[in-house]
Amino acid sequence: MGDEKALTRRAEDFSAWYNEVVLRAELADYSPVRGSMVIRPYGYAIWENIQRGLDGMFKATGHQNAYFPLLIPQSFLEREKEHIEGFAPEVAVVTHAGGRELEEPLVIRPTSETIIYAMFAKWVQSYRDLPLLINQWANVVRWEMRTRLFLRTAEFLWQEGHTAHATEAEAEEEARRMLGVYRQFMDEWMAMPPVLGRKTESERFAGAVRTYSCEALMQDNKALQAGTSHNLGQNFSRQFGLTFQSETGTEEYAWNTSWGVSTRLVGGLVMTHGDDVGIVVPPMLAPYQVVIVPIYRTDADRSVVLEKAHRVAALLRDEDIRVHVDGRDGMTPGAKFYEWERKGVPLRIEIGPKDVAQQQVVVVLRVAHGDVPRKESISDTGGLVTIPGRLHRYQAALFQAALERREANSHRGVREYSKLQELIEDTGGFVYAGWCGSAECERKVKEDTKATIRVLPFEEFRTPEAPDRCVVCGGEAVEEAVWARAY
RNA sequence: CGGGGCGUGGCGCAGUCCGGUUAGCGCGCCUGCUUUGGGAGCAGGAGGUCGUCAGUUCGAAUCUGACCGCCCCGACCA
Repeated sequence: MGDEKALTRRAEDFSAWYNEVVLRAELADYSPVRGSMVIRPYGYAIWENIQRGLDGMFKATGHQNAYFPLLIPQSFLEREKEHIEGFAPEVAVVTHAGGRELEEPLVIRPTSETIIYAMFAKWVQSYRDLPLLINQWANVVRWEMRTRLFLRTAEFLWQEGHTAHATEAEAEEEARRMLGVYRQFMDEWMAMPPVLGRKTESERFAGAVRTYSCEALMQDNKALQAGTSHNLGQNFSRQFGLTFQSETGTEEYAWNTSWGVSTRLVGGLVMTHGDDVGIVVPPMLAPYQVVIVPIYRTDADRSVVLEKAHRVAALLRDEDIRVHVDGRDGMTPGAKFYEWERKGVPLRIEIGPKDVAQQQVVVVLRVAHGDVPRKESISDTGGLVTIPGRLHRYQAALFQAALERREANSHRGVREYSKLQELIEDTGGFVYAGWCGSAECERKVKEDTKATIRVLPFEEFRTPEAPDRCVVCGGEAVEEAVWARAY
């Protein structure tokens, strides 16, 4: 790969394209440990921006960060029956430490419900202690059979929110609120508009009463579960003795929620916006929103061009734009253009002797949308102030393009099973159709097409005319379902 | 775990079928000069126990056996 200049095209082999793009944009690299990856500085910078955005939103909704241990007593995991059944196959266990066998094995957290609710039980006595709204940024380990950079790795980074409430209604409200926070983040920061809804029983989180999900549609028309939020009911509070004394003096079990997004979002970003040149990063998440490439021939040109480049950079920094001057010598401008395009930088500014003489700069967008020219010259005086607006419009255009792609690949009102099969096999995308609510019909579709019900969509995503028949068995439809193959 | 592919300088590969003595090529890297508005050119240079172990042979990157690892496709999952 290293030297081959052209990337595999998406249409040719999407999966090969994805791997090449991730490696060549220097987002991540394979590590010596099977199934785990190294997140490189450029990829980590994107993750840091994701963290920054979400963290602000969590705090604005009243949550606080804390940190719980990586190692959990095995017995904790085993207390909630469904939970251990769901996670047992993929849990890594520490059996030895300090040179001898441990009395009780410790599991490396695949998720932290058990240890967190055990601690909540110590901290909560009264209804006055509720709600307890905690988030943690952490790593977790799930020993998956098959791994893919960012999308599924043995160890990954995420955030997991865990809350305790006095009433069922409050917990339900919280679970839905945080799903909404995810949606807002995916729309506004990632320009990756998801479809929201509830998971079916078979796709529900192990130990939850209800699971809600944000499902995004990738460019290969496969769905990506981008964020989930769970109403845990009292399943964990009962197992860990998380009780409180109510206003009327009775002892009650608390109601819990948990919700999370992971470094998988970076993979979603790649597969939502990337093209045959490389990744495309929305300005809100871009490590560099603007990269300035100086162009010069002589030493005299070099000093005046670099001087201007740094002056422009300083000006943009005053506007809170993340800007980088690529002053590397011995690399031609063309090579720099390709590199930053591969890395998805939203806006490039070229400054050469001509631009110094004419008091202008050349601005080039990573991707042109609509009538906006990809490349234009703008003046030093009136032009540079337009850059924040240009980035803003670019962000909006990426969102619009992703939304249009999602809708163009959403097939509504599918009534015949053969049509559903044909759509899944041939074109992919989200297939909206009626469902009778039976696990058998769900399983049949999975066996026949590998597609699953991604969500039972919330009202705003539903087709105006509700389906009356189950697309599989023809029985009465109780809900509209969104089917797709998924990552 | 089933199927497929692959382990050779930092990266990508050729050489392996048909063993033969200095193991090649491209990219990258280092030095110098010329270059620089879409992946620069020339010259010189550094860098390799050919995945591991055992065997066959006068001789193994090449043949045999075992093992290890990685990637891709599937079943399971954020």
